Amino acid sequence: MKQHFELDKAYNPAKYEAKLYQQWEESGAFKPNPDATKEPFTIIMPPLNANGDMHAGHGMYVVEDITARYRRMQGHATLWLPGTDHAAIETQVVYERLLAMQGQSRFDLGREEFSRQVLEFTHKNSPNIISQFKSAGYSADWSRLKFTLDPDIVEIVYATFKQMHADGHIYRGNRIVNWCTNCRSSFADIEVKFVEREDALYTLDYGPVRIATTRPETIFADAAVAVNPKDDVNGELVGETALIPLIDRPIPIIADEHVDLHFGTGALKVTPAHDKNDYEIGLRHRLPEISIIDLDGRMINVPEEYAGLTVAEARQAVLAALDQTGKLLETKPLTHSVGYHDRCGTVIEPLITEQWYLRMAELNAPVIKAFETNQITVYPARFKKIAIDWLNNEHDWNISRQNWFGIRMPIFYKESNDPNKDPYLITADEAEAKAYYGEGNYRAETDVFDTWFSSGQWAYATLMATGDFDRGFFPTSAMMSGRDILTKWITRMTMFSLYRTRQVPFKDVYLWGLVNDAHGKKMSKSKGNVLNPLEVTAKYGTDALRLALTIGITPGNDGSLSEPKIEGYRNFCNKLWNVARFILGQLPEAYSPATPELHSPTDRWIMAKLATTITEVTRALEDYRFGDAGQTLYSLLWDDFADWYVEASKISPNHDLLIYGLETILKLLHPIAPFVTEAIWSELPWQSSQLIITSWPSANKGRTNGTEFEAVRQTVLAARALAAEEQLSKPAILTTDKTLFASAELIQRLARAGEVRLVKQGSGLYLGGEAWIEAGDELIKARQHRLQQQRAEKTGYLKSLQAKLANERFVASAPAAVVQETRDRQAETEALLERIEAQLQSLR
RNA sequence: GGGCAAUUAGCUCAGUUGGUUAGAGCGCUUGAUUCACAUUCAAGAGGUCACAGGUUCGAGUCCUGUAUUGCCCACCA
Repeated sequence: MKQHFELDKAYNPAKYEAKLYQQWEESGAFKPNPDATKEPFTIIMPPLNANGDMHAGHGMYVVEDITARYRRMQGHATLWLPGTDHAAIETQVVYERLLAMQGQSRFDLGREEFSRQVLEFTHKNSPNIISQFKSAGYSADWSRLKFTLDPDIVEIVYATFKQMHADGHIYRGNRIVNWCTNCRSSFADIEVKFVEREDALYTLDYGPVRIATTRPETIFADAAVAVNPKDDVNGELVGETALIPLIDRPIPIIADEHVDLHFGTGALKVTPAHDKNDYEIGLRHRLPEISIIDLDGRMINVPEEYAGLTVAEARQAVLAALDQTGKLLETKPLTHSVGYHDRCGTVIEPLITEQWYLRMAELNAPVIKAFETNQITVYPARFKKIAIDWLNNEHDWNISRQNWFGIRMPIFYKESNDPNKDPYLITADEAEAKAYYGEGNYRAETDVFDTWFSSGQWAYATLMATGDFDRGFFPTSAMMSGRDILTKWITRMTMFSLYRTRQVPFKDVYLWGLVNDAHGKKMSKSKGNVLNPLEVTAKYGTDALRLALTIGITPGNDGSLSEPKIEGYRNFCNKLWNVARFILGQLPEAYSPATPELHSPTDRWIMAKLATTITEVTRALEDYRFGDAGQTLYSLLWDDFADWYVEASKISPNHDLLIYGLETILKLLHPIAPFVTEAIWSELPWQSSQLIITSWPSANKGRTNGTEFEAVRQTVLAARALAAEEQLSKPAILTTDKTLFASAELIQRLARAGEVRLVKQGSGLYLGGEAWIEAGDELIKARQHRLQQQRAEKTGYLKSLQAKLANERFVASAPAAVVQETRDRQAETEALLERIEAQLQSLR
């Protein structure tokens, strides 16, 4: 006998995944279809760290793939545009660690050579994460891959900078910044991570006043002592002069609201050049800004014995001297937060440097409006408020960095004394600078842009670079990312886009949360609870991971991932595989499918289920409720299609409908589980094209009534339960209902009954509806307590229904449908109680 | 200090505008079968929906407060 379908006994992902992905990509399926009938649908992928590895969090990109695949099947010209990120300081830190292992630092190489090497390193690494993303099945158009340092991207970034400068949005300022002495660069507040630390709070003698500080080494930079004007004790000292110990420099005692009456001594030493709040106080009181820490974190402008010491060394030395001179009055422990650079872990040193700033208030105004007026819809909606709050409070943005790896700012500075020349020139073209200033009279800026300044332009820069911007792919349809970059990226992309294109960059924003471990705890290397996506997909298949990250995870909330969970979805994929294997094995030789006809109650039932599912899944995907879509399909395949329809079909198979059901499920499930669905599809001999490009099913044809089979199902369920409880083998089922009896063979098989008989009057153990299980008095008596239990339960329920209906206010104010439903349930329960009562009577 | 989440079965989580007797997966118990699938099938146990008030005919769902956990922002001399 010839086996015309030869599917493996179990689904073997490894056999198909790489091959299918290659087929998809080579066939051009990931490119926007030029013949698409619907308008373009665009998703820009948040750029991947070119030097990174795929981690569990990247698994959440699956929602972008689901959306892209769904829109593609819907007939939209779909573009999912991928990109890689040079990840500026992050990469620089990584590379410097590599250099350090060879006993080198970036200073040994120099700026040019170092940047060249890091770029080379990045180009060498980037294929790694791309291939990992491909193995996840992500259907991005890799032919359009953009890199954040691509010349065409940089050109666009430069143009924006120049235009913003011309429009007066950019200025240069000498202000206090977050300085990393290790990276030798300034950083934004957002890049500073505060960590609680145990330190000491020292009380120092400042002459007439005592101050408390954690940073005694900065006393040389003090410009004043501040007290709260409401301070009864210290307040009287305002106007007097305090004396800095060790150097005996007199400084004024001033009043400022910022000072906390109850902290320390109630008096604050004000160090404008090395503390953010002190800087603000300094501005309010026009205090001098005395810098005593240089860009390397060493002491300058201090007495000789401290000069050149590191901050930590200076602290100890100053403390010793203070102690010796009796100026150190008290030392007590203090837990407070200290800012660290989030990339390299060095303590942030606030100090004053010259940087470039972007004036945010004006630029953000249209962004706030765009969110407020729902030009951008945020999923979930609560993040809209967070974005608006952030935008309302954003300070001017320091966009210059002193890292070496990044996009150099296109500025040249005047090096001559020519009063007719501007102090700087904005251009990327050195020839222009030379022409303007003359040979030798200018110097190039060495600062680079904050990486968010360039990646903030990603949404349009990528599309402009690929030429898709003018082909209708902008504004993009959806921006989907982790919620952690809502403020630093999504709001800024919106700002840049509104500035440069006068359009919002995307219509929808979808945010996902963290992927946590099996117990909802954050994954971290130190906890050892990290799940490597590449390892688990090798073990269980990519679709299993995708399903695990789709079902049971809700927008914006953290989800948990564990191997047992993934294993469960591996089983689901295998279930689908075996359903297909079984159906295909049933088909006659040279079968080709025709439009299915509905022959039986079972056919009508599954048809109705399929129609409902198509509607529900479509609606869920439209609303970005991926979990609901997945859950619905999981249940349809396993609980309805496999457990009932396929089982029922073993009596008399309706091949066309089995195939229609299978194909419909494959289509609906394809966006979430692309591999197993395409693998099965590829085994269907009558299908010549790929599943990825078939059209999304429509529910129009399936409006049928499934109630007839539903009665069969209820009977079977009741019979199984009873048989299991009483350990009945092949019981006889009796029915008075001819319609039900028409499905006798089916009931017999599904309920594993010995026989199904049509009777005039029911007897035995009641199953509900018009069905009984034949039973002798002994068994019935044995179940008497169960009946009584059931009677009590149902009586209670009936009472609650009756009470509800007796309540005039319920009947008056509840919707008619709800009232009617309650009435129906009351009638049903009454009927059921009658049966139970009758059965109990018969036992007397 | 300000804000946002979460709190539902042993575990991890759903629960769409308030409306059946609150669901799923895993785990557990019992049973089955080797005929698509033991990565299987069937049955079952298991929840006063964190707590206290309130609104409503009706609350897991809305309001107020409390507690616990997590996250974000600001501050911390």
